[in-house]
Amino acid sequence: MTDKYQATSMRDLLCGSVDRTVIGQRISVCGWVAKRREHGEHLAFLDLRDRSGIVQAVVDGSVDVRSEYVVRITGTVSQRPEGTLNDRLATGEVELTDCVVEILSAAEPPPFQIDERSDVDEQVRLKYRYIDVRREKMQRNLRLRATVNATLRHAMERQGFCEVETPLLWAPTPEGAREFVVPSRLHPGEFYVLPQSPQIAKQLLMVGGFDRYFQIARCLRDEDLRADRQFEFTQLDVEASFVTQEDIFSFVSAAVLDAAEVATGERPGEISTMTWAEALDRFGTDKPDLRFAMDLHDLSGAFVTTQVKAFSAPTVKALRVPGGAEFTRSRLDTLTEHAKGLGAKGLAWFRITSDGLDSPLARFLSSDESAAIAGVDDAQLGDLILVVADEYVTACKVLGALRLVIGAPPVSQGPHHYVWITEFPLFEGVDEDGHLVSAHHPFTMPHLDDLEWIESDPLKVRSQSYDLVLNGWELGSGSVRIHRADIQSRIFSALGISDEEAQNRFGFLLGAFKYGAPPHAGFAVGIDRLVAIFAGEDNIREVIAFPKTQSGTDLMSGAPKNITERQIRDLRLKFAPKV
RNA sequence: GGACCUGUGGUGCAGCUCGGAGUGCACGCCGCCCUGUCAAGGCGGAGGUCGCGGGUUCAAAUCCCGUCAGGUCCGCCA
Repeated sequence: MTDKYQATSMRDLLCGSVDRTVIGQRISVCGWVAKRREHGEHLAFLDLRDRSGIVQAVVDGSVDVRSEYVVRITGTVSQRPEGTLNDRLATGEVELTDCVVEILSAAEPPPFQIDERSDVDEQVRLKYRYIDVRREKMQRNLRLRATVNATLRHAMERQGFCEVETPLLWAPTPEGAREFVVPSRLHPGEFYVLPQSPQIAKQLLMVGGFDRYFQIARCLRDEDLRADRQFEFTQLDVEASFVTQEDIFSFVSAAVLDAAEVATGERPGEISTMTWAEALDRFGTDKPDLRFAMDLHDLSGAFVTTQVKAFSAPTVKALRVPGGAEFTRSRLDTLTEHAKGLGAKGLAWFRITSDGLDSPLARFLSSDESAAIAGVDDAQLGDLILVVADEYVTACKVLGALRLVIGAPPVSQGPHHYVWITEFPLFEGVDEDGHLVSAHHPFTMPHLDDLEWIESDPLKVRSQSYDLVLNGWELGSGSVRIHRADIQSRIFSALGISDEEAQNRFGFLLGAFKYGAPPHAGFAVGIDRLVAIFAGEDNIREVIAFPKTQSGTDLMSGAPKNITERQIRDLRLKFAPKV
């Protein structure tokens, strides 16, 4: 149990913990002046703020302190006079009287107000992040993150996992995400890279006999940033030996559900599973948001012999929008543009009215086709049916995206709905050179029932890889790894990676596997995203102390910046002219 | 690499469609008044390269072109 008062040589308790239980005591508190309310020469109220909250001090008006001055106030905790209690303040029953105010640091007025009411542009917040994080919301978010970290760590230790730190300076493995590169001073012309994840390191630890490893690990990827993606992010990285997929689900579920319970006060039920194929078919995505229904429905059967050109496609899928018949024409046009932007040839819409289907296409449909559309998902009067006819995957993905645009509640609303997505395809397609591309990474174990198709029908091969999805966000992914040399070499061969190339890229891992590789599997949970959802934030920057902008700059430090001539010389770098 | 949105005193916004004096609102800041406030109140005041550059025009915050910065998304993220 943490010391409630957090006393130090300079203070006796935190501002927010000054309450009735200490009435009558002479105490000192330290903090920032949140607000000053003057009433003439001999009365003023100071609101003193620290990370725990605010307490009111009654002081002589002659004290010259301004907003954000850092002060130490020594006063007597007193019951507030009748009629002056403030029930909006946790400390509103008491106040400090007979105060002595020591100015520890004067302060200029801050560039923006530190209260929850003012909505400040993120550009300004990021430039003065050290002021921004004084705000209650940022304090809450970053402390929530610390609590989640501690809970995850404790859950892994409880399950017998050993935390091992792995290097930040690692060897390039040109595969997957673009790596950040670090030039070597002692070996000019050669480079380290910062790890995209500790993937290979943790597999080596399995060979090394650490049969339950975890790490709260920083990962770095030099890819474009998004609301849910920064250059550097933090994962609960997990790997275990002599396990199956189900064991991994059990370990990771325990940790994530512990964190959820601590963060939300409520322990979610057991996490359900859904295959990748089902997720795509029902929700048009591999990361379904299950907070709301609106499943996709397949109408292909009703349109096999259609005369309507727009519906002559391998797949015809439909989405029912409850109450959507009142969408305006311009809203429907916007949705149509959105669908086209995602690769659809068009978007057909049908309003369910008392006079039947209302749509520009309605008069072209056969009665069977009309009936199929009107019957989608038990459609009711006032609903809207959206239809996309295309290749299967396109039809699913386009309607899946529209489903989110139309139906998804804000991040901060609705229940937390976790789901494991299983049986991803092993290969996600073919690159320009005609080589297969791994969906996860080349060490992912194929589904044992599908081994026979690796050569004959590789795109049909399912893998033993899996994602954890929360409210439409991919929280993390993992897989059972290949520990058998014969299977690994068939996979490399399917990927068009020669023995020589495999040795060159992953030689030290493959070499290690010769010396006794246990069957193993792992997972990594994105902590930034997890905490963001717990905090009700739709942007991970809100749970990161010092995040970068979308263009990868740090508005506070000015990074990235030039280095000195001396540094350039030491590293023996030279620069190509700008193109 | 691409699409879209935003940029106006310290902060947040309005003004921009239909060009006419840096016009307005709220907060903050500074000064004065005020002995129970807590989004304190009253009076007064300071504070501007309308992101930047170019163009159109008698005249540009406003229209056009370019550019920079921030954001959302597509591509990218094994």
